[in-house]
Amino acid sequence: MDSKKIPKSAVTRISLCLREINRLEKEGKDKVSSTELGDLAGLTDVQVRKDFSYFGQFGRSGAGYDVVQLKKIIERLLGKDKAWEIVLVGAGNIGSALLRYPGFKNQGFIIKEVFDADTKKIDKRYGDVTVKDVKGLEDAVKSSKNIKIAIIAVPAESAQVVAEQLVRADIKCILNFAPVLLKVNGGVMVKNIDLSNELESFSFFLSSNGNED
Amino acid sequence: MDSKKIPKSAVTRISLCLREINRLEKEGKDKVSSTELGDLAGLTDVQVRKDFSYFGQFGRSGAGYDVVQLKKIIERLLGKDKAWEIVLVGAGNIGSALLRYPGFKNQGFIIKEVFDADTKKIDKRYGDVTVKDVKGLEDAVKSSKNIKIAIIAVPAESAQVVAEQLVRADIKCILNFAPVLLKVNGGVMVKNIDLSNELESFSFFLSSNGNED
DNA sequence: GAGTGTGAAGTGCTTCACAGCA
DNA sequence: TGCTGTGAAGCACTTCACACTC
Repeated sequence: MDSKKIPKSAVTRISLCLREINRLEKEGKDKVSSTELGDLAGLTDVQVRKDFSYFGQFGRSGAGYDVVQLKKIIERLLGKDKAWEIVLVGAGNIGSALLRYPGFKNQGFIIKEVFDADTKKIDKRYGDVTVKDVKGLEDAVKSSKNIKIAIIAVPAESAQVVAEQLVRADIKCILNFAPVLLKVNGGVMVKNIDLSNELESFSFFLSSNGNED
Repeated sequence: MDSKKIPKSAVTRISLCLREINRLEKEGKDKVSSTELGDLAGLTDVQVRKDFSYFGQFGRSGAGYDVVQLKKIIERLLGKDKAWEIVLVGAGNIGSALLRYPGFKNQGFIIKEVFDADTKKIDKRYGDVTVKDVKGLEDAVKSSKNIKIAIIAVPAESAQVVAEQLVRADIKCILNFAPVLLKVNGGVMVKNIDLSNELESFSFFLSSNGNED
């Protein structure tokens, strides 16, 4: 209810831990220490323990963590004890790749509705879903009370308009692939995936640190 | 040569600024202040000035920044005064979306080589490039001296092996789409794009802050 | 002994406040 | 006056050091 002083990055790290815990569970491992889990997730042992400590005490001194139990705790923590429905806007290059990507459904994220403006894409089927005309976006999302997460995979020019429709339809989280700053009100969480931006970090790194040890 | 105390995030922010400067240039604007640029890029005026200040003094007191000049400075800074060649490993969902995405080439990032293990994908053409058998990956990248950046878009199980081949072939930067921790030596820069991870931040946010003002 | 949980110290990034320049 | 550039202060996150538990 009341979140004291939790670094934003703690959630990302815990999410990485969950990924590794799932692997451990599949391998049939039943106990894990913070050091082991950290090695798997690319974190230090202290980071693992500290991040967990923001949410409670999950371990047993001297013995580490119970894999199955830890998995359940973290899943509940991250809200993964239920499935989440997603609306995808844009069924172009990236959008259709996301539709075909099985990882989402496996992780409990279900693309429930897809919209596009291009008549050539409308009515196309991807598994269980059919691409609809973006004109119906706002109404469809409004009436489907469960959808709180949206993915924007439209060209930069259309992204802001789409974002505004989504916000009006009560979307609370937007994963944005368009290379543009979305202006939305404070209650909405936006995460940007900007590949050119990532690559520019590389070109900077390569240009400046050309010869570092 | 010697980089003092530059926050890692400064490069990302400057990259965002460049995106907006390009827009301003297209619109024919010739001057811009840190406040304006910040508004466009989603930053504060101080952030903009501070980030620039790590690299020099680009502005004119009282008058702001010259758009064309600033663009050139930042492009050189980020190493965008030349084109960068990229090797893509994996021509599946995500890989083929990246191949069709025009944004990279526009930004000076050119996918020069593509590899896959699937015989059904090998020999497929995407624009100028043809998918090759991943067996030839290491040799091809080694002999092509210009490629320092790689994108991994293969299943999680294969990603580590591919990464090791890339590192042996002298790749210095890896953009990794596989949901797995790549273990590479310190000189190699890895950036991970993990969509499930991003979505889990959303589900956490929605589960905990369900009712916040 | 092995490993957790955490206050306290340390570090690095951000923001403030203002000097300086056109 | 309008805006840049930056040392200094403030803040948030990370790491350390160790008390504590099984």
